[in-house]
Amino acid sequence: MAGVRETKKKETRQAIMQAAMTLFSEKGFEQTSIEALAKAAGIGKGTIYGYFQTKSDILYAFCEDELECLHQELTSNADQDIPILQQMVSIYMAEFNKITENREFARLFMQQTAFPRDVDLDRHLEHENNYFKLLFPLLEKAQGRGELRIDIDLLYMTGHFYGLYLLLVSAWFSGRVKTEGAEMALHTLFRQAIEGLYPRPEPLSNEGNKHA
Amino acid sequence: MAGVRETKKKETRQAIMQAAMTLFSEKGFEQTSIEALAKAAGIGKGTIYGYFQTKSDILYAFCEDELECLHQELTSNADQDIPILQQMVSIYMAEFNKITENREFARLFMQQTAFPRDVDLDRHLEHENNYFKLLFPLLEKAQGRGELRIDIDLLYMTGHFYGLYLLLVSAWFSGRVKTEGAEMALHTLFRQAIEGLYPRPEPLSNEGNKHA
DNA sequence: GATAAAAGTTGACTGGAGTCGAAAATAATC
DNA sequence: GATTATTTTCGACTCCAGTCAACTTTTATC
Repeated sequence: MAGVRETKKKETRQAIMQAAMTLFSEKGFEQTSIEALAKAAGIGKGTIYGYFQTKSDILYAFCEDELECLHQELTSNADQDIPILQQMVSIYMAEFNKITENREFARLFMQQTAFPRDVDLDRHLEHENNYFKLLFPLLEKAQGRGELRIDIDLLYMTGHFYGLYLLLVSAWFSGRVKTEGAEMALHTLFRQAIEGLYPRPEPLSNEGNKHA
Repeated sequence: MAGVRETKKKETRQAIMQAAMTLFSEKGFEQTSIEALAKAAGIGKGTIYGYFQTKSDILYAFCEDELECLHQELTSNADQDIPILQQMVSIYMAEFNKITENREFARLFMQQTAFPRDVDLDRHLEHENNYFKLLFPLLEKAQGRGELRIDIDLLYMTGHFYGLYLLLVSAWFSGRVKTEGAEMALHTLFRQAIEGLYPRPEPLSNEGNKHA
């Protein structure tokens, strides 16, 4: 009966995550102790550390899962032929809306994502690569349509958009951007990125540059 | 003899910072306990909490001081008439080089700066405003010279550059950008921002766009 | 300069994150 | 199915950030 362990491991991991989300949401991350968490999951305190390295890791794993889900949806539903500006705004707004559902979660997740600990680098890079797999095809198609320059490395291209997304989230935390204003702000930033900060001799075609 | 207190307060604060920097650098932030820190500073443990709210705060205050210094220098030394691209690269590279001197410090500082706790918002906003006071005049001058669009809010303009700076630091943590390659990467990103991601009918004047 | 009020200092104490070695559960080997 | 090896679980334990009520020093008032 080989495999009892594997089954149990998955069950236990799930139980921890489940209990964590319930308690974290109810009482907050800081206010939930690992001991309480263990009790709620029906296991011993030490066991948790066989599944997660730190308390934050539990939250981080949860957020990662949620975003993974979101990306699946986005990939399948996306219309790859609308203007790239709209596509990018949609993708990052989906992420923004998901992430900002809970301020405390968002903070820990973003801190960890943008400036990861060295121990988490491998996991982090894998996560980033999933991102690229989602974005690269869209950007390439847009390049093919003549919407984006072809002399820019796709890594720099995605980086450019991601950097502006980081800014948006940062501005949300500092209160400069409210949830209601986020989409407009992001749209403005992305349009700026595409049009450039340098004055153009002639205005761009407006295709895809109008905010919905 | 009014003022004994104020003098002492400054001395004590300085003593804490001094001891902190020595110990944090020697043994690392995590490996230095508040108790050891207090001992080194020649005061009681509880006293530290009269000066700083948390352990991280001590480090953060130190970093902020250093950067404040750096900005003073930059402001006085800067040549406001060279191309804006070069100015921006200089300013942010100065910050980058300072910040990345110590990886552990950098991580805590950036996490706190980009995604601050709510308790620290006031201090954070003040810090940001100092930034604006440094950057706005430079950008305005550049607008005057016709190097930047005048139809973009300066807040969005600085935000744009700052977002790309965040990206650079994030990429440095993930190992995608090495210290040696940072300046080139930032230069590329900023040039992209200025030129735009959309293909131009005609190439821009090269003024200020060549990497040194 | 005696007294009262305010500000600052202190270390014993609390609560919780993370460790560790012993014990239990599972798998492998005969 | 008995025995050995390996993996997993466990909670008592350690360590430390942060609190707090008693205490000390400074300032204000007369």
